[in-house]
Amino acid sequence: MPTLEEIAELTGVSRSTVSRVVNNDSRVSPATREKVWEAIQRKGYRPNLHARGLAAGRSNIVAAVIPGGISNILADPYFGVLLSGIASAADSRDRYLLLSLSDVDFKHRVDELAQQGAVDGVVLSSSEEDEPLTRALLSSGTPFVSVGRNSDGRVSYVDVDNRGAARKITAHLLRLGHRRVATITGDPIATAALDRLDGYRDALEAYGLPIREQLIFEGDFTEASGRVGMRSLLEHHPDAVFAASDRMASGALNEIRAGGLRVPEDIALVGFDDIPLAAEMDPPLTTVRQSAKQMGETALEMLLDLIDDPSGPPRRVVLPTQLAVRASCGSKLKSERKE
Amino acid sequence: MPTLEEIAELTGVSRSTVSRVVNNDSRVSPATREKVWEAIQRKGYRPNLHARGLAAGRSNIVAAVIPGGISNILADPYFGVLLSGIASAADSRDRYLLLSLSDVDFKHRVDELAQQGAVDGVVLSSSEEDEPLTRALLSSGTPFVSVGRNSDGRVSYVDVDNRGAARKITAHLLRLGHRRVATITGDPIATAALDRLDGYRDALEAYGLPIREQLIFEGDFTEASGRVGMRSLLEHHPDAVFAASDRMASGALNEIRAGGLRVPEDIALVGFDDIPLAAEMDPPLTTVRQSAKQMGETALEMLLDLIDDPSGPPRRVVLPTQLAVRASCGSKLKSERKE
DNA sequence: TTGTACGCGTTATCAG
DNA sequence: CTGATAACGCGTACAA
Repeated sequence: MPTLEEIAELTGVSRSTVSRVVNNDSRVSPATREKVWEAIQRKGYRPNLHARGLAAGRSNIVAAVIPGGISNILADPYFGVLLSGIASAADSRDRYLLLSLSDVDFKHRVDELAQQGAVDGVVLSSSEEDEPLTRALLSSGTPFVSVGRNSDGRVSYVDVDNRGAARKITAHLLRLGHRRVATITGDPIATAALDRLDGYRDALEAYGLPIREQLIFEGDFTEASGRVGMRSLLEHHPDAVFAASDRMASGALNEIRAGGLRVPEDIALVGFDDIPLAAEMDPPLTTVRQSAKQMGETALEMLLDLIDDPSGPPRRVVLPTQLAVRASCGSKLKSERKE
Repeated sequence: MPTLEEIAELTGVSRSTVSRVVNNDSRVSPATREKVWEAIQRKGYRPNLHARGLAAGRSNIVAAVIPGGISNILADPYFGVLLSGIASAADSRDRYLLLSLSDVDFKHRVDELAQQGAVDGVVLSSSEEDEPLTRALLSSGTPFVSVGRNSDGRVSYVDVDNRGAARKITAHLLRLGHRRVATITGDPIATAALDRLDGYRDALEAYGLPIREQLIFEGDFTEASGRVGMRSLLEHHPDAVFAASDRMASGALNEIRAGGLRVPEDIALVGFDDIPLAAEMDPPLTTVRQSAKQMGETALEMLLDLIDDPSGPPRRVVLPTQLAVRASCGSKLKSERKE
């Protein structure tokens, strides 16, 4: 594959000029620009990633970092979709994406990447509040954006309004007349889980209802924990359940059935995420629609902005959610066409 | 962050010596090796990725490439798990992973990566038989491993025995006495889909049964196509259905229910993949267990071998599958504990 | 507007 | 066993 030098010889100009053309430097005459471009196209020249990284200190590589017991976590469609959002945005902005999933020596590897200048920035899908990674990234000065709220005032993040959405969907259950509304929470290590629980509490309080600890089960977002949680909850006879993830809702549904009860007649059930499965469940699951893809895209765009201009205050973006009202909550107020 | 030079000064040796220590070159005395290591540890030195890539022509970066309408495809847990396999293997072998998901200008970007020497090799999760990417990679000489069988004799791949597994699970239905066994296939653009269909045919032929075209519906692996396919199939009164993916099986199940029929009493149902959902379905789904994670790991290991020694014949690895017999096929022959 | 010259951090070759 | 020194391919002051 050709190098700058070869293109230069070929067109009778210097390396610098070719470099300028490649980088869209304004200081080059239309005539030579034209000529050089032609040669570049013809020879299929592409600048070498490493050479560029070395010389300019920028590599056009950004890293996506997803910590946590990966093995299981990637089975969640959420992360796949999030990743596809990040990837497609990176692609359309002409950046390469470096993926970090492992746990071994995680912190070490990440700031190795950062400090070396191997990557220009990092999208961190951190689900944990107290993330050593965050501190490492912060102190290394590497531009990064967190997917999911972070309480540290210095970090830029994109998130959805978990609390507000949880409040809304819980309020929806209350509006339908349910009074013993239980919840199965996500892993409390995740900010999103805590926020959704807060939203649940908000709704109950707004209706003047007591918060009953027996009606709150601490899950971890997985289907299995939904089942276990529901089994435990059934002893306290809830008339509705807000599961903090669709996967947990699915597990809960099975358990309700196993107990000989019906959804929504005996127990109303709602979830969170609107994964593809939700609309396919029987009955279709009422849930909160959030776009992981859009989160990924947004995070990447924010990161590129941050890289361009690292100064200024941290950016925070909160993406909207929608209530997807289906049959599982027993509502007749709205309906939704299956897509 | 320190450079080679700084470590050299610090220990009173030359860059070359430090470089040798870093790269485990044998030609360095134990004494200096010791001394240099100490300094490296103390200063937290890490070799610069780009400099190394430039000088050595190897970057320790491998690319994972997943073509196809990503947006939807990544919602399939299969790819997430596959990716986690690739990623964790890359990590434990101390390689970085570059992720390519987009479709725009795909071929262009990939061989840009390859030809530049930006990456040392590529893991290609190609689901398409006639992949321009394959040809591009082949002609560029970039080491690569395909996840999924490839008919081109020159390409190394890892796959599972789709045909054999499909034959086994179909035969299982036959053994249980079903005679009108239908199938919903995957997207025929995927080799795996074709292989599974062949396996289905094999089983029927082994039982001396005719292949009825009305009992074959061409799906595309998605839940939606499972639903649509089942709706169409119901008109021909199958007594059993082999869906080429668990997601399609899930869709089919809903449709069977919607038709007022029961699984397995009226129609036996089996799938393929053993995604987490399978064991949670009601009834639990009989399916073929394949380990996407292991495929990913294996692919990466093969790739590293190939990079080390690009000569020699292509490597092919076929991973085993297991039948996971649950309730959806009505079998009482075996049982399986839910994990 | 264009060219020159230097440096980015490593690896590799070649002397010593 | 160790140390100069030349690439690797590109960006970028600086000069012209």
